[in-house]
Amino acid sequence: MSTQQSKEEFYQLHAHLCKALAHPTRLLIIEELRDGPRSVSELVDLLGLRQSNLSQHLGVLRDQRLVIARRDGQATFYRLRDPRVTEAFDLLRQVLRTVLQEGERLAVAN
Amino acid sequence: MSTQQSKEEFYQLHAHLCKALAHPTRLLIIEELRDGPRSVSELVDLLGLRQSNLSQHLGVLRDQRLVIARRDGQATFYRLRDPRVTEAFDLLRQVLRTVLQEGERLAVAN
DNA sequence: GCATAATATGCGGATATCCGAATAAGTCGT
DNA sequence: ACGACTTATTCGGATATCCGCATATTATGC
Repeated sequence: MSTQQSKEEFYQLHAHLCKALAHPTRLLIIEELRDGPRSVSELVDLLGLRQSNLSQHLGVLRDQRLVIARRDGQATFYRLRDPRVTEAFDLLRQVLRTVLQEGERLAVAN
Repeated sequence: MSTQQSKEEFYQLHAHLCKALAHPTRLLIIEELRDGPRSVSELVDLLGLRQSNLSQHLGVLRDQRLVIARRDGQATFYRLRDPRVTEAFDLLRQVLRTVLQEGERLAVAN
């Protein structure tokens, strides 16, 4: 590991990354950002969320460096940091489709 | 969507999939299963976990169809269901390495 | 400077996750 | 059928997440 980092710490960070992706709203945010940057208010309109709630979710993505915030005037624009995140996103979506096509219903219970 | 499924439901399922990946122990399990199936007791030894705890984590992965359990005698062997899961796993790991290399320390706080 | 707009943060209650301990359930050998 | 072995499940307490509401912060125009 380039920077001094134990195996446990690394898996912990990896899990945090996954956790940041583990919410429907945050996945929808990532989906919206695929085609380019969006301001917070645009995302509020597109997703129909409370401003504070959206801002909290953006904070989670920001903390994990999944998105980058750039301030332009009084608006803040968010964009995806790394295209590999959406690649991983798509791979999991394919897996999910496969599972669903095989007729297995996944437990949505939580 | 092939099976009747709303956008919200689909993103919910996708989030559940990510949530199943969002724990260091479960990531370690997936890592161990890369090279082939392992029995529960092998995993207990390899990972140094309590049997009940490991079994719970395996249950989470099983519920999301990320792993498949096959019973052989009195042992149960687990294997990865879909290689695309490890592909996604690796992509995120690369993203994480990139972020760390740029000297940004991620919030481990949780 | 002040009012307004855009975004972020703190608080509190509801819900979910995690772990260890104890127990249940399935399998094998005899 | 019984005892030993392997794996799964249940329970309860500690901790974390999520959301709405209220409030703080930062930028702009006048």
